[in-house]
Amino acid sequence: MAKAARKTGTRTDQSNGQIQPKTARGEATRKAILSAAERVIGERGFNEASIGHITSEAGVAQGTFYIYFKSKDEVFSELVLEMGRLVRRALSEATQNIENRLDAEKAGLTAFLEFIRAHPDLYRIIQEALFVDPEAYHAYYHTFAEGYRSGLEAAVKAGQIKPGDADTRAWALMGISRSLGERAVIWGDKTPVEDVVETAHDLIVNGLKP
Amino acid sequence: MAKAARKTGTRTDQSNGQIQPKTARGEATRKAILSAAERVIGERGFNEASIGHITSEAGVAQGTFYIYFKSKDEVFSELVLEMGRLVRRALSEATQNIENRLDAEKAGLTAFLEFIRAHPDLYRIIQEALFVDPEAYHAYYHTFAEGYRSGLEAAVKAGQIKPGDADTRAWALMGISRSLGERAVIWGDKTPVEDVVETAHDLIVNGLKP
DNA sequence: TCCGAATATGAATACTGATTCATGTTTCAG
DNA sequence: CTGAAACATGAATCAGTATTCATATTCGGA
Repeated sequence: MAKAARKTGTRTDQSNGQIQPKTARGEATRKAILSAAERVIGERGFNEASIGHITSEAGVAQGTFYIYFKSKDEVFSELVLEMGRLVRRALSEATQNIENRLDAEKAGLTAFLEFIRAHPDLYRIIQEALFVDPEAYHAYYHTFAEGYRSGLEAAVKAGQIKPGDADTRAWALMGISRSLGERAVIWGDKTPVEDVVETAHDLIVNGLKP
Repeated sequence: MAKAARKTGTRTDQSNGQIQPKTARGEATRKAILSAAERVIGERGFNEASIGHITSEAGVAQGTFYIYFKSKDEVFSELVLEMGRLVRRALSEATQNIENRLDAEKAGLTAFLEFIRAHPDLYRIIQEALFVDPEAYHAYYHTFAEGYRSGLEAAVKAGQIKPGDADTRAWALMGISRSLGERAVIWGDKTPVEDVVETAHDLIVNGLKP
């Protein structure tokens, strides 16, 4: 892997490395390929998903793929990045003007579960990133963890939650969301989001103690 | 994938599909290959790990691999199964004669984190099973979830914890362990197991409420 | 209207790596 | 001892598939 083949015809690859279309037609084709890649890779997994599968799903020729992406790895990375952006946006919108941390926790969990049910492919893509693109995987989780951690620290200072190691708590709470998301998306659990959130939120707020 | 090639020379593949060595020498070779596979696949991931890598790590010729395993997929499955057995054993031993659920929770989390720090390769193998061997992945998590669920239900009946949806709680708690395990194994977090457990257990027992 | 840039095509290339196989070597029951 | 079963070898096969490339086609601005 990592052949770093240069060529790129005329289109300039930007500072970020992406190959930018110059026209609306190109833009549309690029989007079609990216979206096809999301579906195909999400379903079959990175290794079983061939460029041929992706381009035929997108309705373009095989070579067209390389007009917009430098390699198979690159589309994948881009999908991971996009997933991160989308989830973060969903979460921040959902918790925007909630002052109390415990309420924000609830709204965040709800938003996360709803998002993930709406984008099951993206969940698998993130998981696979641990193997295909470890850096992107790292960035994805650590970005969340960091935001979570600082939020928890602020809440402790504000007296909204009791003191405790914010980093460990952040990972524990992320784990709850992730696991409940997986139960729904991968295992097809049909428990209504509301009910799941109620149970989980009670656990997070009050613990199991009788 | 799934070529289902038959051949197997003389050795009979048992009902479970495994190819059993007939002599001590064979037994030793088989173990060497399995253990090499664990290291190599754990490090490089399933797709980057070639049969050549595995056999050379094991110190045998490439063809020898196929004396003991029908395919690359098969070693992988076996590793996942073995991982499941090992973790379950570690957990059940750790919680064996602890009557109180909340204490058992703590001992279980400790045992899990210690186990996983001792077998980092196995953690990655389970994760990758979602793509390489979904059935094994399913079995792994659902076996845990089921045990967890029934334990929680019993604890509710015994009045050791407050009532609540046991299945959702089971997945949430598994998520906590998994995430904290990942933080340690994948991200190299050095927080002592004891401290992690203390924070997490307090969260599980008492929640975040001030 | 016309031309160069952009976009599109799909066959050809190139390489990787799982699996097989023909051929030894070792073991052990009788 | 001895021959057949087990075990071991590593070179050859064989298929898949990422990437390239020579060749069209389309489009937007002058």
